Amino acid sequence: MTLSYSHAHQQGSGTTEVVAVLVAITDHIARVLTVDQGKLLPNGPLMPLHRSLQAGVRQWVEEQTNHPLGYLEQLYTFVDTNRRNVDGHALVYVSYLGLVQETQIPELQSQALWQDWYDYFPWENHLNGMPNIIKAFIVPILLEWAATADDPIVKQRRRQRIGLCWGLNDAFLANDQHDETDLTGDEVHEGGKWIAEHVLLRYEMLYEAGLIPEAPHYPPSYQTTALPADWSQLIGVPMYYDHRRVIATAISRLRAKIEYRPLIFGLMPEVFTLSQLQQSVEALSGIPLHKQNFRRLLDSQNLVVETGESSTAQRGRPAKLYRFRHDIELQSLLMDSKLPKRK
Amino acid sequence: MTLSYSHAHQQGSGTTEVVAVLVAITDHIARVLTVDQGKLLPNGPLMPLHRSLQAGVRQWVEEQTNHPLGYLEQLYTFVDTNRRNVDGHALVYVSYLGLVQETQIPELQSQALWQDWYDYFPWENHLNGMPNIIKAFIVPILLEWAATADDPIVKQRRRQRIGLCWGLNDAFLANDQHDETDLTGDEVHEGGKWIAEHVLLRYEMLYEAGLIPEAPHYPPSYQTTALPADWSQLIGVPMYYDHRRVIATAISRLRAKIEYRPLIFGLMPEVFTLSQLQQSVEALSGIPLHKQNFRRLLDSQNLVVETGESSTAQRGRPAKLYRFRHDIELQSLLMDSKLPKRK
DNA sequence: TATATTTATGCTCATTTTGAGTTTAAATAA
DNA sequence: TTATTTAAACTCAAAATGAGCATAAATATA
Repeated sequence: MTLSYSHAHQQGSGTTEVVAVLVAITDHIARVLTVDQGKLLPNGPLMPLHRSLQAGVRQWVEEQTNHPLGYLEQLYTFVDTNRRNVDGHALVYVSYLGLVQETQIPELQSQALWQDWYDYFPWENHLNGMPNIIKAFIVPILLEWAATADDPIVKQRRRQRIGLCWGLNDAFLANDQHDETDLTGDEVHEGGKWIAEHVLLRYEMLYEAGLIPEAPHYPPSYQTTALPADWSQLIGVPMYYDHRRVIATAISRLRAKIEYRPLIFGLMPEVFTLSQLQQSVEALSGIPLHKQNFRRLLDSQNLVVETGESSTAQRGRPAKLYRFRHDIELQSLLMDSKLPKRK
Repeated sequence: MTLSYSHAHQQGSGTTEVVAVLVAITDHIARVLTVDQGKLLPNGPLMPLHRSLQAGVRQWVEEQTNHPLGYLEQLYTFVDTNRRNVDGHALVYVSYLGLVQETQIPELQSQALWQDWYDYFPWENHLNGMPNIIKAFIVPILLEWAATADDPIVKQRRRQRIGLCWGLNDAFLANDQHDETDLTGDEVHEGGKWIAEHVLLRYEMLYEAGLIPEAPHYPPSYQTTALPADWSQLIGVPMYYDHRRVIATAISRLRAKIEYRPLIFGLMPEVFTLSQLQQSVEALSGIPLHKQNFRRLLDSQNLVVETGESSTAQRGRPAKLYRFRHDIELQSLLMDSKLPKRK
């Protein structure tokens, strides 16, 4: 039995589905498990035999990935009024975030695919500085969108939201010249600060402005200059229904929670170096971290212990190997335990 | 038309309900709106005419309270396999947290009642120090519960969980004498620290140990000494279904979020003194705050402005009146803005 | 009226946390 | 042998935090 897709199975009397965002890190890249050529998240109907929502998610997902899930947490519940059952009740779907260990990724069903999550959100990867698309296209177009508001208060608030969401200072917003040619790699973070966990706010702003293919107002008509021909490439891979929003919700939650809970546990192999650990956190947050401070925070929290071994590094000094302290798993779920700020 | 209760209306083809935890602060006491003599939260079925979950909540709640809701956020989605529709599908209920301004509380429907939320969670109010029930009964009984575990690792982890959940140091847990008579008001916080937002973890531990009347294993049989005769009084007012757990979820969310988002906005009247503001935050968090640091943090964030007026205080120096800056509502929703730590 | 009490508010100070370096060590590549 | 790369220890200034003292302006009471 293979995983059913909501668009493929007949709506019966049930009105509830579960949708899973499974995250794994391979080759230092954060990935989500998709089906249907990357256009859908794994999902399935909640059935009378399921004793809980978690049980429903685990059943559908384990059928799909052939191995048990570790960490699983509820994200958000959506209603899709476009999909209704025979009695006219709208479809309710409950989304979950699941973490999968890199080493435990088994053979997948043919239609399942691990996708780089930045394929869906190109503007969220700041590991090599702020992507050009933000200042070259996104913010200028959003400012035009803000200008279409009739109410001057709404207009001002939109401009403010843009600055806060996209980490820009007021000077940039006031300036009408948004030429990308004068941007060097170093000064792109000028002014305001990029807040990694605001993934969902940024996605919803793009959606509201009609810049996302899934949005009902896409493509927008308010810009003075036309969108580039390859806009649908630049703005990331679209998905069916609101599944891209579900991923945005998952990334937001993960980026926010990793700041104060060691969720990274669930994504690492048994043994790892501190650099690998840092790279995994960076893959999630999308911003580079300060190595020394990362380590200081780590050992102030006593989360890991040396194995005594060293890694056979490709180059450079060999790194000590570590593993998580399994005796404090429960404690770590309870205690606040922060990870360091950006570099 | 009055609000329907899930236990009162016939389950038809729908399987989705909404449940609301409405919070208001009156007389410096945090309260939740209940129906059915305080045994239920307001709730109602999601109907085909509802265009979203929020719309469903707003419709049911506004019908109930006769006035529009302000802030509303989704909490968590539960499944109740004991309640099923005609086709055997389990009931799914989506819970919401809503904030109501003190001054806007209108006449209520007869069956609706604002209840002090600590009536349901007596152990959560630490405004006058840690309640005696914790060290006198809760922790000793929980330690007996931990001892019933066969696996020594499980036993050790339970003891650890108890210490972390209830803010106790290891010494207390190791000590077998848990006599409440040697506790003075000042030294009750000894050792570990009480983490206000762990409301749900504490409730779930009590539930797991069978100490909550709603739990299937209540009353527990493992204790060496019998529960006091008035235990069901001491452990708080029970509710139907899992509605007490829903309130615990709401308090957890509110206490956690108020640390970095100015949600208190939604609970205050138009004009207030800084002491009133502090008392409101304390009512939510259940712990006293340091007045001077509370104010330092407030004005470092520029959340409020003086009105120019002063309050006619009962006694003492009159306090300046303030109001929230309405021009930064959106910013405040985006920006991290913390409130101060405990006294 | 004088004094104690209460509440509000401004200010200080030591400690901790944070952000951002520099320096030294141990391996490989050329 | 020398340059390059990665690891890891250490330093330092700035900011945030926790806790207290001092002063101001009202009311309650002797």
